[in-house]
Amino acid sequence: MPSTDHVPAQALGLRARKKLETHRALTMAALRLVGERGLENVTAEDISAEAGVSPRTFFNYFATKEDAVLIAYPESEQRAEQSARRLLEAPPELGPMEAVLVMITEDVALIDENREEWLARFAIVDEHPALAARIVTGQLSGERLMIETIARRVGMDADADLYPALLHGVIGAAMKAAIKLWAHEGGRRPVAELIRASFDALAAGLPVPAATTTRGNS
Amino acid sequence: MPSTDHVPAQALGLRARKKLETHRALTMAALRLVGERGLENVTAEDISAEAGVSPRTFFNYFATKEDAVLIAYPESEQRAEQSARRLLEAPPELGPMEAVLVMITEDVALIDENREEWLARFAIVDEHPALAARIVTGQLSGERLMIETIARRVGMDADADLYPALLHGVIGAAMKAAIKLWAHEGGRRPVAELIRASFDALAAGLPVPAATTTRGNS
DNA sequence: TGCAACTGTGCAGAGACTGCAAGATTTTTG
DNA sequence: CAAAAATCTTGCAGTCTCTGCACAGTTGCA
Repeated sequence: MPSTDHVPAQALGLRARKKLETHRALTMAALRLVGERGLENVTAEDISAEAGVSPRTFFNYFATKEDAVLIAYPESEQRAEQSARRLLEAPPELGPMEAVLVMITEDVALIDENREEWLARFAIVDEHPALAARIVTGQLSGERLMIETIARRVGMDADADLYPALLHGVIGAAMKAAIKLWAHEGGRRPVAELIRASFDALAAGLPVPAATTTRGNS
Repeated sequence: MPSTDHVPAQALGLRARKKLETHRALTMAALRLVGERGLENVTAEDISAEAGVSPRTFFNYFATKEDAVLIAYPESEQRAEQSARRLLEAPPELGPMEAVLVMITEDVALIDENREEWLARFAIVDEHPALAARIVTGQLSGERLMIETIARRVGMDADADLYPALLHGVIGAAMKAAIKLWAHEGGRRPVAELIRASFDALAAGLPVPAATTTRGNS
């Protein structure tokens, strides 16, 4: 979202700017070191040193070592609320899936804009499946909030109805599969295109083989 | 699956039987303690003490503290391979989703058979979303292997085609949503029924609101 | 300028998890 | 059946993640 990239640096004030810089330095350091040595051969201390801050500061920015790799932008909590709001405000005539598509388009564009960074990130995620769950579905994106928002949009109960949780999970799966393919292709096609392909497959009821493939096939 | 519950205890030998007992003692201890105090207020040492083994032994059985709550049965690795085999051996005329349904039916039955235990487990998972991902989708079920198996069954490439990873993720989401509802209902309906409802919704292309709800509605 | 609000850092400490080697048990073998 | 092989349990030492706390340095603002 805009708050980091689109806002002119000067509008932020020195303090906020420094914070962004430190966050960035840490994620970049994490990305590089982990990319080279693997997650288990890099300590939080290594990353801190590489970024030029104390280990204690590292944990002021990230709750876990993994987060340094996964969280590309700060303010992830507010981000979840913004997303929820955007989902509710999407044109009422849109079905839930279309509304979600609208909601995520903005965020997904950032991936294409920083291709190298995200390719590095997903390369790491690919080698550590434990991270994959966390990045799309996990609490990073505010699972609970998102399910409730979906429920409200379609007028259902987040707990007593199957649909809201099902849709939320399915959307996460679609994004995960799309992004995995995006990375496998080296980021040649825009992410949004692949996500749309996933959503189309979903809307069509997951038709069997060749019809879904976005190219000819093997 | 059969290997633990269905095999007469005497056919296992003393050593194997003791191992099963210890595993069971640990998971039950973990389930109870964590259920009472919450995951963060229970240490691996607590669980070990409760189960009557040394802390070191705890980590001989589980790689992480969380696994003690999540892994209901041992041999999880072989289990993944068995599932893969079952998926390939399912009647060829079945579509992928039906084949998966057949594959998981057997495992899912165990949930209904041990309702209380699984309700306790899911109650914990519900409070710790980080666990949710791991239990269905994560490496616990051999993500990579499963995607490749799906790919083989439909004659596609696990990496270059969208479908296999998409189907795998979507199935995981369907199971997760179904089980969440199952737990919310206190296990009144058989899990298989709810999973079937999820799969039906998927096959129908995630039709919007009221049609999916498995009851009337709110 | 001077105070209030942050941010960075060191320190101490709890807890997760691992490798190693000794001791106890079970299974296998001859 | 007894000795050897295979396994399992455990204690120990040690690394690493992550947290609370207190203090020092900066930045924002009146």
